[in-house]
Amino acid sequence: MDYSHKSIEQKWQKFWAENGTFKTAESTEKPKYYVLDMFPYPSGAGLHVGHPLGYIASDIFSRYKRLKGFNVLHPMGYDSFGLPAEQYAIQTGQHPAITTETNINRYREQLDNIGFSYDWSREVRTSDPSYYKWTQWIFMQLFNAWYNKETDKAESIETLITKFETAGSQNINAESDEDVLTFTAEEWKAFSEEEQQRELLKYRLAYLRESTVNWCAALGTVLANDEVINGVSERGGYPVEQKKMMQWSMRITAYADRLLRGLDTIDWPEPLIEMQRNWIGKSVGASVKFPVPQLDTNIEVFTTRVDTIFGVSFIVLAPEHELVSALTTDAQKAEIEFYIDKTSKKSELDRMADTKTVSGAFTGSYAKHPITGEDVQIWIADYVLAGYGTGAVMAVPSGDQRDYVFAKHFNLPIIPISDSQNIEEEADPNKDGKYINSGFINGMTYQEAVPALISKLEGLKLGKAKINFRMRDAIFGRQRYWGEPVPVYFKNDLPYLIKEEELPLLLPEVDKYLPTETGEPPLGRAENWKYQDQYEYELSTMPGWAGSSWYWFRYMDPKNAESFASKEATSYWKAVDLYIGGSEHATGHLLYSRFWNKFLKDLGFHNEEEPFKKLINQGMIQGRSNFVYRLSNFGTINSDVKFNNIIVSYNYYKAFIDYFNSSKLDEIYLGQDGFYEDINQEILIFSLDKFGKDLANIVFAKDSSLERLTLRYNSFTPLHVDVNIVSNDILDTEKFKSFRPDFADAEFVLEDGKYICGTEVEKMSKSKFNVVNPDDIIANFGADTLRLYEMFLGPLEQSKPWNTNGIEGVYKFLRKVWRLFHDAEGNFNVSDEEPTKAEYKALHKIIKKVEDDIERFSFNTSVSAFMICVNELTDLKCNKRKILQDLIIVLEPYAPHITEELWALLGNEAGTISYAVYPKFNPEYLVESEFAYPVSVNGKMKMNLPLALDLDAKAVEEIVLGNADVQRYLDGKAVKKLIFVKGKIINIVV
RNA sequence: GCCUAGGUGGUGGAACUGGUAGACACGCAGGACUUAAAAUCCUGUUCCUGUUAAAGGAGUGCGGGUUCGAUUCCCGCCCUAGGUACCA
Repeated sequence: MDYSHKSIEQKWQKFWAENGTFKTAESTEKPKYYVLDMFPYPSGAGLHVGHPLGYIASDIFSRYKRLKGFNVLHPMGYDSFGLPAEQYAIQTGQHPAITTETNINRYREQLDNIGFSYDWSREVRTSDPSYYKWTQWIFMQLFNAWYNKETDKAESIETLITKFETAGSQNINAESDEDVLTFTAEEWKAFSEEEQQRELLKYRLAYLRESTVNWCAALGTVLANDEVINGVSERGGYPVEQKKMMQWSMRITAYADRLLRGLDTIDWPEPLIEMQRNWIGKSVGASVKFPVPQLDTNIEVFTTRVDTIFGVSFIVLAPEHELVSALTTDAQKAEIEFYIDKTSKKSELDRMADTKTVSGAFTGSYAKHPITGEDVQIWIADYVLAGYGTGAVMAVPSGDQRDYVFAKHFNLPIIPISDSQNIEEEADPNKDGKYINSGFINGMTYQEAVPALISKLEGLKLGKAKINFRMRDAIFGRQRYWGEPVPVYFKNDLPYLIKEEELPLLLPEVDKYLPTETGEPPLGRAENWKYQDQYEYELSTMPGWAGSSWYWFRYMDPKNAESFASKEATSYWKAVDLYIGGSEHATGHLLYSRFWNKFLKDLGFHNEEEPFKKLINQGMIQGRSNFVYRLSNFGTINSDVKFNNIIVSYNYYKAFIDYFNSSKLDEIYLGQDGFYEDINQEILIFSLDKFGKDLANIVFAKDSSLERLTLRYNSFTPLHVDVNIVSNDILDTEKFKSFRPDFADAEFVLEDGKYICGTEVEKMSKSKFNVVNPDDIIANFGADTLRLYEMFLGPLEQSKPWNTNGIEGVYKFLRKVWRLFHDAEGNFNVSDEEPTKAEYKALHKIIKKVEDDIERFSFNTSVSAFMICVNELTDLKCNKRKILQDLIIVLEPYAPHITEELWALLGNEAGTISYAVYPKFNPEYLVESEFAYPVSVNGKMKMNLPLALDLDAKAVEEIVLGNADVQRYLDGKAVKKLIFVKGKIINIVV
């Protein structure tokens, strides 16, 4: 019987599903291992070959870990709230739940075809009420919590209330809004309920506040900073404007430092850690106050270089700074207003792009230097950002390049502050020298000056050490329908949680999925949707990242109705051991998930500080488009002749283009014999000879009265051609005619009888006809081939274009595996004889290799090693059970269907190969007496020495000299030096 | 600009801590089997010089360096991809 991937794969996929082969339970006998994929948003387009790349890798890893005796949790689900289903609903009126359900079913079918070992009994869907009940519940916990900096963790809001009741607001060290009140215990108790709630809201981790948001009118919603790319929405590319709105926010900044420190404890790709680090953006420095006596206030600045304070020659405020108008003198008023007006008209994009022009305006006012008391000019300029630090900086032109440029431009003083500075051309921020012109720190080093200054400023009550973060609190509301409702109602404009037993707060039905006439979110359309028929519910829904910020917990205990996951489940499965997904989630999902994980830990629901111990980013699979080149834009003498359906092979096209590029001609002419440079058909172009003749044959056969054709650089138009009718870049011309019926009578100018297509790497998209569907590959070659080939394509973490060219090689390999178990007639034929040494060697090489490769996620090299191994066994005509059985266990993670079939043919119980024991590597089989390795002599010549010399360095000298081969080679020369590496002779110096 | 990763045949890529560069696969060329096709198998395939061959030379983006020996380590530069953007 031949290898029939179709029947084998269907048979085993059915078997696994019916027998629950991959159902996982908590087990005390085996160590646990949790392998997680980033769950997909089920889009209408279905999966293309790029999607399963990471899933295949994680499946290989899961299956490998099972063979290694681990109890593996490997689940899958759907991040099923999201915009596309809602957009579709707006257009068609179909409920997003229906669209989502349809798409999920399609995804499931496609995933099943690939033979993943998911435990589908643990599937989760974020849009399922039994799931989002717990998303809402977590929101409630966040609302009911504050961050105590004293204990460095989140606590129940009750502990804060107790503190307020006993000692008022003093001694509270909390993460909060900036405008918190100061009050005593008595004052607190005297507050009205409303006042108390208003105050508590400033401390809650989920809180409401007026904030400037990225409002996208086209999408009718608010976007997070990371959903806005270059001023337009990430999804759809619509313009985004700044708008003030009451918004739910998450106090993720409370966790900034823990999020940063945690990065050192996890095994993630360096670029990703770096991205999170930059995103959090911690800078250590000082906050310094510059008194402004005339207004009886201070200007607070943040600096990372408090040591340069004596170099301050002016202060710069952001144009939006609140003190600007008060500081502006009458004389400067016109100038300042003009400047503010000018910068406010600049879009965010312009302000970003234009970093060269120096601009700013003097307010006319002065502040006092906190230490010297001297007058310091106050300026405004748009290089200072209102959103970072305090929106004001102390300018030190000698130490900061931007300040330097600004000072030069406006002719402000530049004060050198260090004896090692060179400020002739530009600012010099070095910290190496001793200070000059710096009052009491003159002569000190950087290390001495900083603490001295901090304590001085603290003594003056004009400054203190401070740490600043770039990260902002995350906005947690969308004016959308298809998301989790926020379990909140409003009484006197203040938010209150609904009762826990009333969860889930179900998404109500609406007549349309659009905002209401009054501009409320779609939920405003829900009729009679009121808490206890009295109070308005919150009308915004949660953002896309809500449901994905805790889903790995739900897989641990997916059916639990009492909690999001039981303590037993979380303490058994702990954290995710291996997480595979794309790097595009670096500052979104991966950051929010870490935040919620830490929060839930603080409340005691589990014990893991970090959710994902090891993370791998799989690369993107790009599309590889194919092109054909159609003759167009040409001239004829009699203009009624048309040749719009002649299509030339790629290399002709390329030669043609190259010719134009090198010859710099505007036109060339096609005559009966080929291409000519001149209109009189005298100078024949030999480099395009064959092409010209082939093309002429077709053209002049169509119209013999024609004298010549005039062709220009753009005379051939590239057309996208469906990659599915192209194989190894050779076009199936018959299929092309049905692909483009408008070219049914097309004629092809072939090279060597073939039509070769041009190629280009582009994004995979329908319009470029370069989408490759895994189902098609599976139909032709099978799931095992797809799995192996996706791995074979290159390193997992690298982005690469999809290219089906090499898939034959992998398919051939699987057939060779099949043939090892079958004789020439196709009958199953495995012998019980004892294998030879060579056979054991081939086997043990692959056992070791695959083990090493999988542990370091180098799946592509394993596939090559499998090919070598099977070629060796084929050459040895090996059909020994002892070899083949171990071989298929090692291969099982990569190609589970064929191995499962062969496993059963060997007489093992059906469906048990996944839980077989990974064969033990025995190094003895790899040792061979004839093994030799190269050495060089005087670093140049090369020769092979027998393994007999592969000994401990001390013993070698004698043996070398006594070795016949070496003696013959060295021909009596005296050996001066022997160089050893790892006990082997590498070089002999004579 | 800054941060990170990378640059190896016609192509995808291999070489794991410095030790025969180009494994494996695709493609290509030639051959075997076959009436033929498919399938399968065998041989060759980095480039240059050389009539085949023997042999020699060059060679991992470019220029230097360390080393007996560098795709691998160091310095400078060029290019590509991803991230980030006046962060005080």
